Amino acid sequence: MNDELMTIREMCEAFEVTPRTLRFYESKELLSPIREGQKRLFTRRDRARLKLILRGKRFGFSLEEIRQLLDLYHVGDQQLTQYTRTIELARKRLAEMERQHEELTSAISELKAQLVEGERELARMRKSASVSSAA
Amino acid sequence: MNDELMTIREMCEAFEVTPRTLRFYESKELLSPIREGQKRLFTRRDRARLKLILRGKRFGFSLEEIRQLLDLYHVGDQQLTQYTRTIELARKRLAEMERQHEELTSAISELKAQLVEGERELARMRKSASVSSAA
DNA sequence: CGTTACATTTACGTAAACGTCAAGCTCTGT
DNA sequence: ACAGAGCTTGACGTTTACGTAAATGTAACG
Repeated sequence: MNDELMTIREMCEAFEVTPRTLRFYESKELLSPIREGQKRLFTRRDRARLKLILRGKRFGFSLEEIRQLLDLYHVGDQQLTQYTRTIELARKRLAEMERQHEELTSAISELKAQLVEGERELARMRKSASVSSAA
Repeated sequence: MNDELMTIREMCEAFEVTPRTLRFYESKELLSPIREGQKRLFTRRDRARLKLILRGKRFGFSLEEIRQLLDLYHVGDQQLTQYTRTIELARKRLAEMERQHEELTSAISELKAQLVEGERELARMRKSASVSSAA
């Protein structure tokens, strides 16, 4: 209800995930909702993180990788060396993403080529079918 | 040795897979090498199929999807409708891949932006560190 | 006060695609 | 004949990201 705090149910609807997922992410320290009694209340920070988590997942990052990358987004009182390591990690991920990107690019053009050939074959099949039905 | 028949070891080297993988694919009915005694001998047909399997995997098809596609391909020489369906499936997959590609593209630029900011932050941290050590 | 409706924790289950033993054939070389 | 290499078939292990069920708690409704 509140703009500031959301229940688990509200979160689920807003982000199209299950409660199990949110609890699971909490157990993995990706989220850290506050507790009112034993119920969870998700903050704006949790929502921001969840958004990033889901985006990370869409292109194949593991939750563990995402957890490490999330540190990049909340850099208040980090130690310098720690922060440097985080940035290095992000660079590695970026390199991997770019590799994936290239692979995907070539896979797409390969598949496109296959499709063109497949359609040509299909045309041949139709043609011979119509010939034999005309005979 | 023979161009016609290959042992499991030769197959592994030729395609850069492990024996376990080939046996696994056989158990999933993706391959069906002939047996000489208890050893496997892979035919030209197996090689063609394996090539398709590996390509399918690069496109992101699951083994189960690949199995179905191979089956359709097998019968599909005669059946026009099934071949059409195969092509439809490939088109869907292509669309999905293109969506992934776009997401990856934007994710990359986002991460790059984050890195730029992260490095700026890092510079600030170093600066304040040197100031405080100078004080 | 009882029922209904969610919430919670704990813990085992699942699917994909193999990896990794274990234990036993079989062929080769010496 | 014996060692070693390589092949075989189970069968259990691994990882990731949750699903699902059981037992229990809590809060509001009527």
